[in-house]
Amino acid sequence: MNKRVQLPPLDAFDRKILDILQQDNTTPQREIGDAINLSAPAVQRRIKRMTEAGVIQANVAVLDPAAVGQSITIFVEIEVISETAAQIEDAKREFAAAPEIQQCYYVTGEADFILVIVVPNMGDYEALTRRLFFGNSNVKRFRTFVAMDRVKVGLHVPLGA
Amino acid sequence: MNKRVQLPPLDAFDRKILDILQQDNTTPQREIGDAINLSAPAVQRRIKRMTEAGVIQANVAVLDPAAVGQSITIFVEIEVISETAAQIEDAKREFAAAPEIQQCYYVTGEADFILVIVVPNMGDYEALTRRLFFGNSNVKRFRTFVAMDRVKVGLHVPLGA
DNA sequence: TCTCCAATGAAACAAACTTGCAAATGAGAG
DNA sequence: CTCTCATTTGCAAGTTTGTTTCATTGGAGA
Repeated sequence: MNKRVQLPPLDAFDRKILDILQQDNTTPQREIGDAINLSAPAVQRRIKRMTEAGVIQANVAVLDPAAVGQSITIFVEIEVISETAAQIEDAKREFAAAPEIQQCYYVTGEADFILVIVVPNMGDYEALTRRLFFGNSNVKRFRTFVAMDRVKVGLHVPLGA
Repeated sequence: MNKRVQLPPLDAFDRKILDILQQDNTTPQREIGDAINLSAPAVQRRIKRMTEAGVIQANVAVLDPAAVGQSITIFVEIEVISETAAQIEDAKREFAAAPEIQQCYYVTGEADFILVIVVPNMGDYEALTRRLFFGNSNVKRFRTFVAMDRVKVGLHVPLGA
């Protein structure tokens, strides 16, 4: 399914294009071209190549959660009891399937999973904990952090390297 | 600066449009229209309205961090010493300004800030901790979690409500 | 120096977005 | 129950943007 085509070393042009698209992917190709001294078709071909190579994974609209009634962002640290490969895979699958879980990472350290959860209100979060954590016999402990301020939110990847 | 226009209650059409754009904002308006039984211009006007209202905050390309040399994702929980308004604002500003810090939240609970950091390697992270945490006299303690697997990553907001 | 390959730009072409306008829809007043 | 007004819609025309074609350029390697 994944048409990972090749590994084309990104040059300075590619990085500048990515930098622009990471901020606004509705920027016209001609405008990008003007900014980096390249023609629109050249920009278009590079974007296509990077998309096929998987460097660009998606093109998405970013919404204001509060504007669609999802006012609360919560972090959860989870510690599991058994860390067998099968159990971990099960947990990953379950967390990934829950729409309220916006992000899920399997981590080292004092916790095993870190989740970012988006819900309309605390009642919904409480219901979610019952379903996902108390209802999962492999969850040993979890700690909740409620976001008071989303200081910086995004998926922007630095391109300095 | 922020042209928050009005608060138009989103109807079922709007929500379906947002749902599609959250997954792929390159979807042609005519295709969206076909999917929800609306004409392309109607879709276009709704998107414009929601963008002006701030419901749609941005349109961005999502990159594969590993493909651009940023292989490591790290979570950091930070506890500060003094939580005066001024100190907190300073911290927010400093964290928001760092390009390696992809996400920053001010939270309740056993920590004060949670950061998501993206760096090329552990050496860079170590340098970052020296600069941002050890170099900041208001940081009391910080805990590091290194992501072994980015199980689910995105900014998708559930639209069930 | 020569050859070959990959990438480029200009121009033609196709697709998508945007606007103008008349018709339809729905809410509220009379 | 009907009328009116404000809003939203669809169609069609116009504009912008994206895509393809093709001849040319610029190098890397022989």
